[in-house]
Amino acid sequence: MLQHSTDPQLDRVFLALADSTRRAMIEQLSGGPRSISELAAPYDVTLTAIGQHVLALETAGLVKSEKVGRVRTVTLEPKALARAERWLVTHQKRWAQRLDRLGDLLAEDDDDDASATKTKSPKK
Amino acid sequence: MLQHSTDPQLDRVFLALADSTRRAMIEQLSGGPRSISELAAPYDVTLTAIGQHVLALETAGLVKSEKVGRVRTVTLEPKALARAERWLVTHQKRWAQRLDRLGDLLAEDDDDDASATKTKSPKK
DNA sequence: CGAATGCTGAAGCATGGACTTCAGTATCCG
DNA sequence: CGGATACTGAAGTCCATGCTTCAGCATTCG
Repeated sequence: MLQHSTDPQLDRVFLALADSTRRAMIEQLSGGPRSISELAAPYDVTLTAIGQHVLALETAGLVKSEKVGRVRTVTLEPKALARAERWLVTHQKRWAQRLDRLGDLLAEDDDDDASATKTKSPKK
Repeated sequence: MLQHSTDPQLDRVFLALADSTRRAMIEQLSGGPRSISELAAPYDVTLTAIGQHVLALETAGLVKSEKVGRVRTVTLEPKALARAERWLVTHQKRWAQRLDRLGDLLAEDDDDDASATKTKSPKK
């Protein structure tokens, strides 16, 4: 069981979201497409830095971008975010359930778990 | 006005999730509390490494842990995940909306795929 | 008691991330 | 044309992560 998923794409999505600047950029972009300069405006960093953030978001699949003339326009891409969201919702549900039943389980001892945390397992 | 949220706690949550080992550990934990050794079992890393992952998860608020005797037991903590989920849901909704309207804008503005008779009113 | 178990702390190392500066290139504007 | 604009690439710094080994310290068991 315990499938170790090892999903590098999901890694990238969460990593991209783990930065407040990039999250803020996403918020900006939810108002519509923006150029690199427009994205850079609110922050006190160089254009280069913002370009690198865009690359991170693009690698994660969270945005796409296209250059027309000398301006690169960045647009949100909903699919990758949906995947991250699905992971979260699934797992949160799963363990909210568990916490729910915890109330009941506290009365008696639990048994739905194969590795038997309560018993000493000297198998090794 | 575009306010830059700068939320270090949320940073930590997403960063913690940006690692497949830690996500897999969370999956394990959704089956119930586990000791450090039990968490380590499926992976080919040292106990120390797993201890560090647990610390990362704990810093993010995703788990809590308590040591009884010589065994540290790790348990899921749903609240932090709910926060991450809320961020995702909010933003995904926001821009799904936008993409929705985008379809309409394309249809009336520059339409080569007028095949779909978009008679819906997207304003809400 | 002594040995095994379960973890923890300190240190070190390799890699990658976030940022910078500097030097371009391509485009647009007057 | 010439200059401003909008990026882009290369390189370099700095710090955080993820991992290791090794040593140590309680705790539990025979």
